[in-house]
Amino acid sequence: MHAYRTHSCADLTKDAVGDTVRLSGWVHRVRDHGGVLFIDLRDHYGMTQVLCDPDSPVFAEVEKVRSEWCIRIDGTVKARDEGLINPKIPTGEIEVFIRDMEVLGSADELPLPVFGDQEYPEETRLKYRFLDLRRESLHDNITLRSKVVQSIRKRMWDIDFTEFQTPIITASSPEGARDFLVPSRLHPGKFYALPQAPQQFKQLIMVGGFDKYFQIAPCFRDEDPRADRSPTDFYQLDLEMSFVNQQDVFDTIQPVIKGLFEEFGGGRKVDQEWPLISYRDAALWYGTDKPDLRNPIKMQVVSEHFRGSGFAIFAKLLEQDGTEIRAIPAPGGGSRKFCDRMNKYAQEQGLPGMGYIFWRDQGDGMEAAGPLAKNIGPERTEAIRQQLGLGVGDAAFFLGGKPESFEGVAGRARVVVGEELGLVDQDRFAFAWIVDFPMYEKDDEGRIDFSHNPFSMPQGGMEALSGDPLDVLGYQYDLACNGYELVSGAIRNHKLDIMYKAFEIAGYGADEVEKRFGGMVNAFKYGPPPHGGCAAGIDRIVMLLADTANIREVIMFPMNQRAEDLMMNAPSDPTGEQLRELGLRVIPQD
RNA sequence: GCGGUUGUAGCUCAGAUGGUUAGAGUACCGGCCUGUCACGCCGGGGGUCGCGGGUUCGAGCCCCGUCAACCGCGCCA
Repeated sequence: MHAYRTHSCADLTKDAVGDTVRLSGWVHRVRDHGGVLFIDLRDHYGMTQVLCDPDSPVFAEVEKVRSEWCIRIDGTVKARDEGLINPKIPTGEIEVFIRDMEVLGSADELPLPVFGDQEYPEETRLKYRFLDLRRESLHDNITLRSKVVQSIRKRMWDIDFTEFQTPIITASSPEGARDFLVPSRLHPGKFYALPQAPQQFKQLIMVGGFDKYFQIAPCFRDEDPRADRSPTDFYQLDLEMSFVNQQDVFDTIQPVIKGLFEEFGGGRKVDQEWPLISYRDAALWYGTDKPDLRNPIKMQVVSEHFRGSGFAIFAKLLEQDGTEIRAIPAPGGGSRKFCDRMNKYAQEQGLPGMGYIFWRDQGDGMEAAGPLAKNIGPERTEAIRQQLGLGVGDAAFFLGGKPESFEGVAGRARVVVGEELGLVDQDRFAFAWIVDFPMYEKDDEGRIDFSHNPFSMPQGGMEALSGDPLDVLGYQYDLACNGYELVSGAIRNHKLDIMYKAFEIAGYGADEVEKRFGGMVNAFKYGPPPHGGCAAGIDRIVMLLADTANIREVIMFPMNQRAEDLMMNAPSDPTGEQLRELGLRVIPQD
């Protein structure tokens, strides 16, 4: 007999009644009735009830086991009587009478119960991640992740992509984020960097004559985390193709993503139409470049209704260049209570407030209420109502200023309004390609800089770069799903002259380009093919499929909010010997 | 770096307005129990109320500071 098991804890059925079997697993739950004692024995596959009474030679030892001990038992499979069948588990028709038992690993009092689905503080969960991983929901999430990755590989192989691995210890490849640096022992004072993405490598793979590449690639970025953003490292489905335009990339990746969501989405609706929305429109309509299209609210410009109106704040504002008034329609939000709550929300987000109008039934007809309506008068109020297509029981919120100053808050307010009014279909995956990203933006000091990564081909090529940089759009695109950015990509700039010009506009000389991207620049001198691709966030895809808002729920061993690994105790102090070898000295902090 | 929320038993939480010995469930230890599947019943141990200072006759509760966790902003595809 095998040292540990003849069956898993999910294997046994009525067919095995009478057999002598050996099972190993964890003690999920003990029910000790004195004369008879039940244990739910659990492993990765399932659960089997094993039992013991004084007829068993090991009864005394079995009485001592506690939750989460790892044990091996030998026993006889018994059919359960009709009334004792447990329909909740697949092995519920049988049980195993224990004749021998071995403790493989005992357990201290648990800091984190495995049984049950109670919520626990993340600090505890992260420190005892190995226990948390035994719990059903996290165990299922991580298993789902494996299945998703398996399915991704199969789907990519099926459309003739080839998978390659690219270096982890490599050169700094500035893409905007902060690098993780790795000191070089052989070259004291010099540093490797962990790749923020295999960006340059995959472009070099195209120059290397491979056509369709993909990789489940780890990416490293030294930035602060968010609920949907892991600090330190995360995984992407990275892909690149030669001789393609933007639509070719969409046509390639869209069926893969759609297929994944249909396969693992648990029956939730998957939108078949994925609209293309320009970055500019997304900012106006949704206040973000990763809109949640399950929320039907679309913002609109309503400046003209306020220009020269009796609402002095907006009327004055509009006298300044580049200002706008935008409205967030809120169908069904027509109550003072709701409007006040949203106004308070805007104030908490750092705005002076959010004006509103709501329409209510006043017996003999509709009445527009709220301070704004009184200030601008009935004609303007009615014109606004008609533009927004609202009626009795609806409301609208108004924000004004330079769009970049309030767009973000407006977008968040749109989300809150949609959620509070129950306008968001929770059982749906809504996708949209966000396209036509601007190549450049002004930074805080008013200088022109790349707004995304600098490797994208500008629309219009060299010619476009001779006009106003802020008008230049790139063949750069994102895929948004339910308010998350799932995919990001571009048609790359493979023409050296355009690349030098693009960098020049952002203030980087040719020498700088050669210094920072020398490898790629050199490669582009030798017949680079036109190419493009994208990268899809694996963690975020699994997060959506697992229906969780926290990325740590789908990562096996995540960091905490301060980029610490509480289980492994990282980061930690190096030894003096390590520092000496690397030629490093640590400067004490304050 | 900034803002918000939270911090009480191993774990999850309750502790109106400041008031006597800080509670419950669960876990743990002991006892009883031969059909449970969140088994049940009886008993027990377990607390620097995150930490420091202050106000007060008296602080888990009020004030100031500080630390930590999470969420958000900045940052970041």
